[in-house]
Amino acid sequence: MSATERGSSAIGFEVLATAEGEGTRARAGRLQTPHGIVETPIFMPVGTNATVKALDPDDLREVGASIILSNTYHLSIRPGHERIERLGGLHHFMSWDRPILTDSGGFQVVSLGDLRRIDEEGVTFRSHLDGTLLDYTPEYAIAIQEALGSDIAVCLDQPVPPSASSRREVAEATARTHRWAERCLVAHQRPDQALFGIIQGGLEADLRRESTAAIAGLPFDGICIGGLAGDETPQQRRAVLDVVVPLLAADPRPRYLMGLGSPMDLLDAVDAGVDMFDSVLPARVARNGTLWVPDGRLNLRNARFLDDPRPVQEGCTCRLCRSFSRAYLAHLFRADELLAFRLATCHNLTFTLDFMASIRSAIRAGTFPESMRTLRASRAGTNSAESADEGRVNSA
RNA sequence: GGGUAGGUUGAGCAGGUGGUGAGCUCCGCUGACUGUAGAUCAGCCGUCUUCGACUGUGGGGGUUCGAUUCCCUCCCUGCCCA
Repeated sequence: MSATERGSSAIGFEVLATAEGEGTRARAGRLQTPHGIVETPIFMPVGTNATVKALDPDDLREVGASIILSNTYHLSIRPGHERIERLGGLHHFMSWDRPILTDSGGFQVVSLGDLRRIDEEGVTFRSHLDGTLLDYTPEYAIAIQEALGSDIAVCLDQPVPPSASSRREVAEATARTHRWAERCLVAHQRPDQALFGIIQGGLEADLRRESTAAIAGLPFDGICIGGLAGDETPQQRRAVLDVVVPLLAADPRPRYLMGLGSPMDLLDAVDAGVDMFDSVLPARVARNGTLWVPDGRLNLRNARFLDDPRPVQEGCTCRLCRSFSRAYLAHLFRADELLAFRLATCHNLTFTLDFMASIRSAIRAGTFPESMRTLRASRAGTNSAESADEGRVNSA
């Protein structure tokens, strides 16, 4: 099979509603996968090592996760994708029966920094665990993902940190990403698994256009927009999305913006027309003591919470807010108690997934840009909450 | 009572046998975190008018140009012997 022809798709995607409004391309849809239906726009919690850190599958269902992301690179070196395959595949291994998307290891090309070398054939990693040399190719990345049995596999790509790279470096990495994308398509065979291609191109509009055309021209099941989880400004991100998404306007496939997950990033990108997201941010930030609330965020390690009897977020239905006070969570963090990680992660993921749910209903109800104005003004998840919140306490 | 080892910034320590002790780890305070080498990392953590300055090695006294260091004395703590 060549890179330009493919059999029937493992997934289906339909757009159910499009926001009516000036300057918005927001849409709500439904993604059908071998392990169930995903309503979009959706946020995928990240479970790198076949676990969303600190949570079990029951917790995940409770916070409302309908699909999670797991990681090709990490699972291939530990415990090994062959082992997972022998043990019944990733879903069975981790006891998660809803959809899984596996990232290709492309991001580790960036995140592992000096532990890797890139050439046309692929990437040579030095294992972050024991230093072993690992030859990673597009074909191998696909083989791993097929062994894992995720619902959606992703091409191996070569992201480059936009702000730290020359135009030439970005252009080369992008062109290589396109060649690797074709190799992934040729290698991919599993009929019950979808394959997404990845657009790169840094912050350069013309490179992004070129990359969008190249990737959208191939028979992928979905289109990823990569390379934007770095240190660009929100304006730069929006500019890239406003270049890429209009070129996909007539394209029936889902659009997935890789690696962004702050509430404002999500809102902006949905507005720009993106359907799928993943990010480590809400979970990592939770483990480090920062809890997202509609007014902003609370750092539960701050001394002011030690005597605060209120829940983290009034009205939140998560495991944390249902039963525990800010004072209790603040205590758990100080005492280095493991429960802090679970409760905080449950809250931030509940917050994020509830946020996405409210975006979906706004789009479906035809009130999208307007009904989100409050949220936009509230700066959810940003650092402005402290003062507002504190003011209320003092005046009480 | 005798002997002995000690008393260093919230805690625990390092160092210092005459030439400016603010060094470490906890604790504490604050910030960061975006396709997870992250239950991590960074800054602050004696005082002040903070790119600097001042004070500080149990108390008091002595020797000295100069003492945390040497001498005397007192207080406190651990251990050993009576």
